[in-house]
Amino acid sequence: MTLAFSRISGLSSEVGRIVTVRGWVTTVRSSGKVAFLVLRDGTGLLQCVVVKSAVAQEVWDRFAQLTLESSVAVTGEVRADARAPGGYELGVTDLAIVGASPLSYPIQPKEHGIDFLLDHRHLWLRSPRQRAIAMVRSELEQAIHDFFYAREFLRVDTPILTAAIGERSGLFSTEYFDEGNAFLAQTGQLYGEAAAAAWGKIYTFGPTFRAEKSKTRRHLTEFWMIEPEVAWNDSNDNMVLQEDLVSYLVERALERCSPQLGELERDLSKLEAIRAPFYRLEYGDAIELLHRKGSTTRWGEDLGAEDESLIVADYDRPVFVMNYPKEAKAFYMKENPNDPRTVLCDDLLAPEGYGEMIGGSQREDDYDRLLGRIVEEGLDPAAYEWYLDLRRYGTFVHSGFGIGLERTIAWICGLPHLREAIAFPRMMHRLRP
RNA sequence: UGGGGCGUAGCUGAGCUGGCAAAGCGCCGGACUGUUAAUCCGGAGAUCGGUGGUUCGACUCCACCCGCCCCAGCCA
Repeated sequence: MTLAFSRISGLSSEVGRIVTVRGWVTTVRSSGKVAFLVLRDGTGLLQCVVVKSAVAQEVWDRFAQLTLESSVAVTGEVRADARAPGGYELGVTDLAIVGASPLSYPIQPKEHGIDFLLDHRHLWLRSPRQRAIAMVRSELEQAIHDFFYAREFLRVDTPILTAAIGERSGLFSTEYFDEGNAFLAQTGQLYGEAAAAAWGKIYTFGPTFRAEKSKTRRHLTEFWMIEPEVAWNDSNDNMVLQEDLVSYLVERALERCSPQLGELERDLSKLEAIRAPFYRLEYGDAIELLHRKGSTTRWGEDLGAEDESLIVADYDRPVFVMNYPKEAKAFYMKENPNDPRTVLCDDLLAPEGYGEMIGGSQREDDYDRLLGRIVEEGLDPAAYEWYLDLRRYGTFVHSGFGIGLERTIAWICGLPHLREAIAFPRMMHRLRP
């Protein structure tokens, strides 16, 4: 194309110039001899004004044919006008229809049911709200990379197709040549530990899969997880890294995504309160706190969603609950030397009832203890031979955690459900679009 | 997988002590030279999720099936 096209977000610096903008028709309003069309190009919305007496008859006729979500190229003069949303508008001189859209476009600027919207997710993405969420997501992903890059972490990509290792809950399986079944990864952690022994400070960033039949607002079957693993970090170092990361992400969102958070009507004062250090609560103390608040959860049990809300209710920042009983946690967590009934781990609970955002732990670095735990859990030691090698050949203190990207996004954006935090959510009853 | 709820026009949604299926948005036709989810007038559009049953008569009551939502467990 030889013609230059302008993007809506940059028009404030093109006042007085004749430009052409390409995009999609979002709304059309006519009042006889003056008509308005709102154009969306992905960078913003632009009101275009068509005055019948100021344009050629064919342009006016073309405007009359416009339907919602038709793609168009609109030419006109950029001008500042207080009546225009955003303060700038286009005085149309020419209009070309690129791709007409039939009248059946299903999404209207009004309330829709969630099932309908998810069935039309590919079109729902065009809404201002979904764009705002996507922009926050993209910013947070970039922020995560920046955070680790600045600390000289190596990014490591771990396999998605794996043999049966990792955690216990549901696995998606697929045929894998003569090797039997492969499973979609539920975590990259064990590979991350191998990488940490090789390269020191690493993190993974990728999709993970859980075939859990859970239908809650806090679960997806496919979600993105970031898993740092750090050689020589103990459990306390691990928590410091977590609170540094989380407070950095919030700070970054406040700094660079305030228009998007505004679109989402997020209460910013809640986010402005997020500063490291976060509160730390021993599991046993958490249980006592819960008993004072009427919970019947007993020592040894994992905390339920209601328990998490009760704990978080008293605080304006995320809360670490640390050192859970062994039986409530995974086999690879290191026994707590101060209380062998427990392991050195932490869950980071997000404020406002958003639940568990991070799960982390110091890893068991003693060969015999780790093997013992594998056997206790009824796992096949042969499958963990390579993992045990990491303790056999120069074992090392190390810790890491997994942070759920969608949960973090949902919390920072104030979304009621994880399904909006990713472009095409995968849930138990949702495989398409 | 357990508990609760819902399914009525393209969308949202009232009707459900059984008696001719509201309304708004969208769409179509008309009016309007500054609209902001424009407004005003007129119009079309519904085998009431499916199958069977009770009844003179079922959107309404019953049974089964299908789909979805919320909560819980599992976890990030």
